[in-house]
Amino acid sequence: MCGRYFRRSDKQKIAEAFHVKQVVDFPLPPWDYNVAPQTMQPIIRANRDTGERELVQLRWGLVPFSTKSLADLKGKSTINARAETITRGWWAQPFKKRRCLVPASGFYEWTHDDPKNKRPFAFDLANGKPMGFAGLWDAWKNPTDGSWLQTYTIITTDANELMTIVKWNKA
DNA sequence: CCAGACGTTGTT
DNA sequence: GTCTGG
DNA sequence: CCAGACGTTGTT
DNA sequence: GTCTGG
Repeated sequence: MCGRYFRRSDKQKIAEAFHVKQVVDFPLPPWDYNVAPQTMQPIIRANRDTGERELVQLRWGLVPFSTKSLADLKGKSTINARAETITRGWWAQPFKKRRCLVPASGFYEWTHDDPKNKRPFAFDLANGKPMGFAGLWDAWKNPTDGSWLQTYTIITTDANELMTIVKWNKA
């Protein structure tokens, strides 16, 4: 679940909906109907110093702190973490100390019945309100150049009654 | 998650 | 960092 | 003990 | 088939 999602709220609306105290200055389109892994996206986390909620930009696809080389992640996917496993392994540290909220309006799922005819379906909250995926984030220092990379993952769980197939409003 | 690329030599 | 397999 | 992995989805 | 970029 959740390899791609969409966002209808701008920074202002996100800040209001999630009671954000500090909004970092980065450009953000008022909507994005194709939020893809490996791109920079807004997330909400506790500020390191004040503990207050801040809206910042991180890259989707968690690179664990202990990663020695990005090549180690080749062939693995860290865009999602199962709720059942986040207390162990790579996720343990982020789960303890680095949780976040990922503002969104809904997400996509694809049918694979016919491989030649993949079809996307969109889901959002039945009440149409902004939603926040539960997420984890981490910071990784690139040993090559010493730069820091901050990333996040979205926690997945079973299908439930909160989500419904999107009824797109016409104009 | 999907879509699209996936190579080399040697030239300007 | 932490867990598993050997 | 050390070495090496550490993931997800969805399909068969 | 598998990897990368978005």
